[in-house]
Amino acid sequence: MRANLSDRLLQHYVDKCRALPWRSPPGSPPPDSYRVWLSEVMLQQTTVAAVTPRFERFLARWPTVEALAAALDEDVLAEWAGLGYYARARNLIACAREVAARGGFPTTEAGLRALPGIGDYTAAAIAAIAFGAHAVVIDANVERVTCRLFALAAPTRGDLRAAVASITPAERAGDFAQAMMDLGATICRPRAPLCDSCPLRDDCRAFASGNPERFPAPKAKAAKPVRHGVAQWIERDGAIWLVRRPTKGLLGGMAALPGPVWTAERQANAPELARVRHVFTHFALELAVVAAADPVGEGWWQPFDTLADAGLPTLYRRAVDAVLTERGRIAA
DNA sequence: AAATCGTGGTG
DNA sequence: TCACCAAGATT
Repeated sequence: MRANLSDRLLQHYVDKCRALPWRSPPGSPPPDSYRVWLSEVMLQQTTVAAVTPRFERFLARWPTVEALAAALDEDVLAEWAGLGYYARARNLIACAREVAARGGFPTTEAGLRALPGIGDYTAAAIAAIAFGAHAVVIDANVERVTCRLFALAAPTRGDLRAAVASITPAERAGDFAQAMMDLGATICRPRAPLCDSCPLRDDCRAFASGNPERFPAPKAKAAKPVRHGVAQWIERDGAIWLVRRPTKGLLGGMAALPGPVWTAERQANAPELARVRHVFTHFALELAVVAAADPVGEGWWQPFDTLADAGLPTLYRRAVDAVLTERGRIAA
């Protein structure tokens, strides 16, 4: 029965075969390793819908790993703006330069795992998808589907890996992994799974239990404190003063509005031009935008008509939008 | 090894 | 509206 599981899953996947730009149809020759790597890094903690258009833009601008390795850091970061988790972009640059210097991607899981920005999941995924390796690929989708198949509430990493390995076929591990992830994204969803449409329903112990959503057990939720920040609006001759954030930490290396470090308490400040609330992974930020006269420190004048090219992360893009919207309202 | 690191979509 | 969470990696 288990021998049929991967076959049925793959057949279901082939029948649907969502047209993703970075993959070729199941069973066809492995796609280009650069495209697989780029898409997998972009997809870390990021939805297919969000990645798809950004992947196309990125690939058109830097078609090869050598081209990406030769790019300016600031250009890559600007192209990444809005995608979040900017350490990925910094690691992407470092990885591209290592790969270009060594003349290509490593073809083994261990070799890939040693590159910056490539962890357990991404190494296994690239090895399986791009190089046909028999790798055990585990992302959040694979974990959820597997936990439900075997009715595992909170397995250890070793037990989970053993369970995934037990259903990974000897051939086409890459197609199998993509089929599992697609199933997890579209049918075996975290909430309200569509068990009636599932090709694995008859194998699923969670379905048999009558309450598949119990598997895996939900993880503990951390409280999300509010922090407060001030951003300075410094405008001159149709341009605005931008700075670059420190390379480490939140929004590291990204373009930004200048301003002091964010604090737990709200700071007394000048009249606000606008205010935005932005939710990060582990805290929410109340950012007040205030007018200031003269630029301080390192930075540059960014003309308003090229602001879209500045590569502002979403927080600051929204802050700028809020000021311009408020200004338009007053003018009207 | 628990904390850190973005953003947008959805049930 | 809002809690949840996504093709995780790093330190």
